[in-house]
Amino acid sequence: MDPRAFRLNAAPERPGGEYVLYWAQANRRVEANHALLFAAEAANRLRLPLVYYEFLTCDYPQANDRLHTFILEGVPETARRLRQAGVGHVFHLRRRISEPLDSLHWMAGKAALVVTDDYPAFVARRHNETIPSTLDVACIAVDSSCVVPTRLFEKREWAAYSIRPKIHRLLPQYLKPLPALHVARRWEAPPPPFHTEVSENRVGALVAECQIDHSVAPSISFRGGRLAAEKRLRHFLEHNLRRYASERNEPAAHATSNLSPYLHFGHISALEIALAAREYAAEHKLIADEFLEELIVRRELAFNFTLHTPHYNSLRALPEWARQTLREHAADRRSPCYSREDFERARTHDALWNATQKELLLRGKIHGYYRMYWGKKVIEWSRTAQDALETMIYLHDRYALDGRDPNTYANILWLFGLHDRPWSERPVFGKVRYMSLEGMRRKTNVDAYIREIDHLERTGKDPFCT
DNA sequence: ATCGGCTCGCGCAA
DNA sequence: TGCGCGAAGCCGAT
Repeated sequence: MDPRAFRLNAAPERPGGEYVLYWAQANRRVEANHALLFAAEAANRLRLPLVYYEFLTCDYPQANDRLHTFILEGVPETARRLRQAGVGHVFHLRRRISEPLDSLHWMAGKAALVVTDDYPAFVARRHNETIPSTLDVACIAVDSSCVVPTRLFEKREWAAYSIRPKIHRLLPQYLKPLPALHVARRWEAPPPPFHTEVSENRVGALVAECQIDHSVAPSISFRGGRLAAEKRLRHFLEHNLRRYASERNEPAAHATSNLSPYLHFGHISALEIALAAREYAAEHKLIADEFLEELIVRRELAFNFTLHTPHYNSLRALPEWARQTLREHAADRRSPCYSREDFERARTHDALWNATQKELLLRGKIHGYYRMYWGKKVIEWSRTAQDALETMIYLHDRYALDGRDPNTYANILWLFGLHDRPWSERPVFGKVRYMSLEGMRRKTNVDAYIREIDHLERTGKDPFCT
């Protein structure tokens, strides 16, 4: 059995099914998609056409214009590439909460087999835990997110050092290009009545029709979709890979890939990025090790963490030393102490912190290095650790294009000690690692970053993050 | 500017 | 059983 494939129910394949269904949840792309390829292989074996089905509902937590726009921007290119490959494309935009139609059961009712994404967080995790038992057809989840199939690691890893050698041992086997998508039988039937055709110039109008929170504007910096992802990757390889190791922790230098939004929605895969980085590095005599470490080892440590942790978004998921030290400092005085609204509106005494929060509000992500500072300060200035956690998850759910991801939860809990070690004791944090404004000033150009974010705020344009 | 201590527990060698 | 060392640091001594 394919180590990426995981059976979600005990129902058999449906004899007389009209197609094999791929339900895209977390990996909304045609290229380098293990789950789609798995479904295509099954379709060819059963001599059936293949249908790629995706939906966008309006009732997931914090559904808003920013997230909807990014997802919808990806749909037209997906549709084009599927049409070219002879694969059916069905997109259901559920505009109103009251809309009763259950398009998934409608689609699954005619399918010989349902294949979906194995994804350990947010709504996809809940879907995969609850929906397959309500289907009367075999349902299989396939991991297309990780380079090394995440279920090969059967227990929760302690830290990066414990999973790193295991991943490196398996990379020769898995860091390889995938075959092209090929279906023997083309999909010819008309789309079902609930299908919505999306064109680039209709995205805004469709978003406006949805019963979602219209108060969070789309990102001023990131446009969704495959073409935007490919452009970002190209730009990263040509301009940033060579300086990634030395400048990745200097936010004003813009040496990072900015691919996390596309990775989160699956518009591009870690496998494709890793292969492209390795190839570019070989051609140009560069070292891509530091980038691949973050892209593969740390990202897949986060997947390992969420997969093996029932409460992956809770302080209960922390190692015992961290839980205990936070308990011991629960009554420490917080000064200053801010509310969720203070944080959300970037109203603190700290100009760097406010700039990081404004970056989240405007761009929809925070530079990885400053995101640590952002989070450490939310802990320092919140009434309790639990409040801090809830504030950070809320802000990521609502504003971050790379939120709701295994990386998000692992990164947020890292701020409380996950995958880290104890350090010398101090107020509020106990033995959890502390970060200071002085440290940021010492190591990064804080003023250049503040000026940059100020420019974004004044102009609503982002000439820096290209 | 640079260095060591802080402090826990996993993973592995012995 | 003992030892080395870890996802991004801080602080005080030199």
